[in-house]
Order: sequence, then structure tokens, then C-alpha cells
Amino acid sequence: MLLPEAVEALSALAHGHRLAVFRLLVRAGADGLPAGEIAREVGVLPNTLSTHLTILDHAGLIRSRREGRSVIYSADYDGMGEL
Amino acid sequence: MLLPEAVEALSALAHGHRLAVFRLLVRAGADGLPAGEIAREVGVLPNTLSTHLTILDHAGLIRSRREGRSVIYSADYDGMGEL
DNA sequence: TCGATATTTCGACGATATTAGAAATATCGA
DNA sequence: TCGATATTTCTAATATCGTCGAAATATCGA
Repeated sequence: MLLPEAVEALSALAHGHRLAVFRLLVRAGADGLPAGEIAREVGVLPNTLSTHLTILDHAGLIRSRREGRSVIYSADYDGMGEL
Repeated sequence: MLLPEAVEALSALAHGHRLAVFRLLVRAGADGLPAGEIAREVGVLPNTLSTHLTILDHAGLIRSRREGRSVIYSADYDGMGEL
């Protein structure tokens, strides 16, 4: 893994809320969790959480899929491994 | 490792210069390198490097010892392992 | 002790990151 | 289509971070 990509992944995790989200999703496994539930668990407003999820997604640490009205986020184990 | 400590360690590494310093020290092994040489290798002014070294040290990722006029920094493998 | 070398501390400025409120978008069921 | 639910985007305010120049501290050799 190149240095700029490593810095991006480390920066994504170097934040209390985001690290909590990531750990939660790792525990949740492949099924993942809807954004709203993550927001409640971590104690962050939905719009704020959304920006955090975008940062983790862009860093390759999590993935998302839409299911009905919800967007389900799950840990990206490949991205984790590279880091 | 608790979350706040993990965030501190990740934050310390989530920076291009600091990650470069850390990688350099890991490669350098137990002997470590003097601050001045690290500054030259990484291309940072000595005073700026000093603040970065302090951050890495406080996060438990590196150690320092004085040898004459130089201060030698080396990777802290215990701290690495915990993260 | 004095001057040279090595590193750190201090102070301040510009850049970046984090958060929140409001509005926009997407999906579903009636 | 309309209203409700779920999430995202936009914008702006505040806070934190990274960098530099200058000064301070530490060590050595003459």
C-alpha cells in the first residue's frame, strides 16, 4: 500500500466516532447495519454520521448497499487487510 | 487498547511526514537514527520534525535517548504491537 | 569559558477538519 | 400522488492542526 493511501486510511480511523463506527461494523459482520442504527449506537446526528461514513467508504474501509429506505454499511475486510 | 489511546496512535500515524518517519525508524531497527538525520531524510525542518517526533513519542510509537549532542529516536515495537 | 553543533520550545499565521441546521433526495405504503 | 421515513448534500461557524522563524537549551571540543 502506498503512503498517501495509508495516510488516508489511518486518517479515516483517527477519530473517535469513526473508529467507534468501524469497530461496530467489524463486530456486525457481513450483514452490516443501517446508517440510522449506527447513528443511534454511536450517538451522532444522522447528517454528521453520513459525512463520517463517506470518509470511511472513500478510504476503502467500509462498503454500502441500499435496502429499501435504508442504506446498509458493512466493514470492507479487503481494505482492512491492506492496511 | 482503549479507544482514546488507539485514536491517539492512529492520529500520530495519519500524517505523511510522521508516517514516513515511523517507517524509516522501523527500517532502521533498534539502533535508531539521530533527529537531524531523520529531518534530512524526510525533508522537514528540524523544529517541525521535533514536534512530529514528540507526537509519535507521546503516542507510544517511538522512543528517544540522548547520545552526546544528538538525540536518537527508534521505533517502539511494544507500542506498535498494541495498536 | 567560548563558539559550534544538535535539538527543542515558543508564538503566530494559514490551512484543514468537525459539527450542526436546513434543505434536498430516495423509497415505501396508503 | 401524498405523507412518512431514511439518508445525504449544502453551507457556515468553530476548533484543531501543521508549519515556520526566532529564541532557548544542551552538549562537546578547543
